[in-house]
Amino acid sequence: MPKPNPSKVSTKERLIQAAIAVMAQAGIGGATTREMARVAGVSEVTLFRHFQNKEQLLRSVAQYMTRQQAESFSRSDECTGNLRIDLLHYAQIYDEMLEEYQALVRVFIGEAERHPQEAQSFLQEGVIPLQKNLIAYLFEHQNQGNLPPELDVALAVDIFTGMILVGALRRHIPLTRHYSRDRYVESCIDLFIQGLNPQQSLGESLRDTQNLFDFSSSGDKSGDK
Amino acid sequence: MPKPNPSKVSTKERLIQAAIAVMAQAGIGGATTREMARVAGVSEVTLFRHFQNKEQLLRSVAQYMTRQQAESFSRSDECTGNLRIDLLHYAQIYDEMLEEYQALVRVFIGEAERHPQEAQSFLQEGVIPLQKNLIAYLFEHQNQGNLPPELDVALAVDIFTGMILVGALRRHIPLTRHYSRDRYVESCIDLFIQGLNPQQSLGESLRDTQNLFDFSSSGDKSGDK
DNA sequence: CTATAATGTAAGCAAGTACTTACATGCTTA
DNA sequence: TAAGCATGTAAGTACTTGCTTACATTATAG
Repeated sequence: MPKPNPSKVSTKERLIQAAIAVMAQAGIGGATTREMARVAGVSEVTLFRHFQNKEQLLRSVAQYMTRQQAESFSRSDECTGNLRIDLLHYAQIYDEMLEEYQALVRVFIGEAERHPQEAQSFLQEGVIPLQKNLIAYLFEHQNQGNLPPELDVALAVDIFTGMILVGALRRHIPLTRHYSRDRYVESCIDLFIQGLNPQQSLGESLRDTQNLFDFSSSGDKSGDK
Repeated sequence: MPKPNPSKVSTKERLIQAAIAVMAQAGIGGATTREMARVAGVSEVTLFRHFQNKEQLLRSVAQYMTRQQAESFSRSDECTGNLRIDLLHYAQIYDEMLEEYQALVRVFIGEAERHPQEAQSFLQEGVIPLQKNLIAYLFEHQNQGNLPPELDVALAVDIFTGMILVGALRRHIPLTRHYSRDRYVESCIDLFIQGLNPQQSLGESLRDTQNLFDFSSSGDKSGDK
């Protein structure tokens, strides 16, 4: 390697990290090449020597984040078999990640439609595999009889991850909230787990309108909706 | 009125509506005064005759949206007393509003921290009163014994509205989802209502960790967390 | 008819943007 | 030492942005 590397991190990587920092503060459109280069501690020309243009830098950022995210999740994939403990574990890791990248997550949500390329690749390679994991996990519990067989697991997972997501986003909106971060997450787990199990005495008032559950695949397929 | 008013809507209002449309597509930062004027069908100079600068136009937009939103909700505040029906009604109106303004909601989420003034005023005057309504409604049910007395209603409402919100946001991310909009909303209601009622046979595995519920105000206040 | 108010047109300015070109400097390897 | 590579500096181009100035047009009210 004939590259004079003053610090440990390569210039390219420092530029990507700087881009993340600047984008988180100024948004994708607001992040200027000048500022990103300044934060990285290099000249603007160097930025354009490493990346053909701003767009390509953004793509590299998305890839970088995707890699980071995948790593942090793969490092902690313990499963106890206890639904509540495992869900809580998952939710906490997910929440921590959202917390760390909250500014960027915001930006991606806000500008997803304007940058479909990057946003979609980030979603496709970053968050979807994680959701798939969770779906598989719940599916297994379902097979073992711990969850009702008619449960629409994919839908449930969407709702579940959504609860965690908004919680993390809301946390950075300056409004008086009287509950802690931990309590929110645990409340989601409680609500979720309990909401999944219809086999209790409430009965008739709910029974005929359970959309979380797919009764069409197990018997009655008449249109009661 | 010495104002020559060709169409019914005033130029000021047309400018605001145009600003909404353009911002939804290009974001706050990306919405240029030239484009907003063009969409409104007036010259750029006229825009600056009506609004001192771009920032003031944005503030007017936030106020406008807040008014619109409040109106649409006040027009339909029927309450049947049936928890499920009323929640569904609320969720559907909320979801429709999110659907209509989804691009702008996105933008506000994405750029909230960069435009704290507008975003916060929109939240403070727009969405919070609605949440307060829902909290009051659930509180009443709680007083009537339809909901457990230890339930933290405010937290529950945050989770509830969050579920609807992400559902609406997700809908515009191009991924294969196999459930309909209605089914998602109804599933949220089901999960929510069922998750709120802990009085079933499951018992011990959940009981000691119910964070949705505030046991400290009714007896045991030891720190089990 | 005339004054006034709302708008349009044309032109432009100062600042900032992404991105480029040309040339110089220093480090590392051979 | 010499070659090659990553970087820096300086300057600049072409374009966009928010916003302004000066002047002309139109329609309505009195």
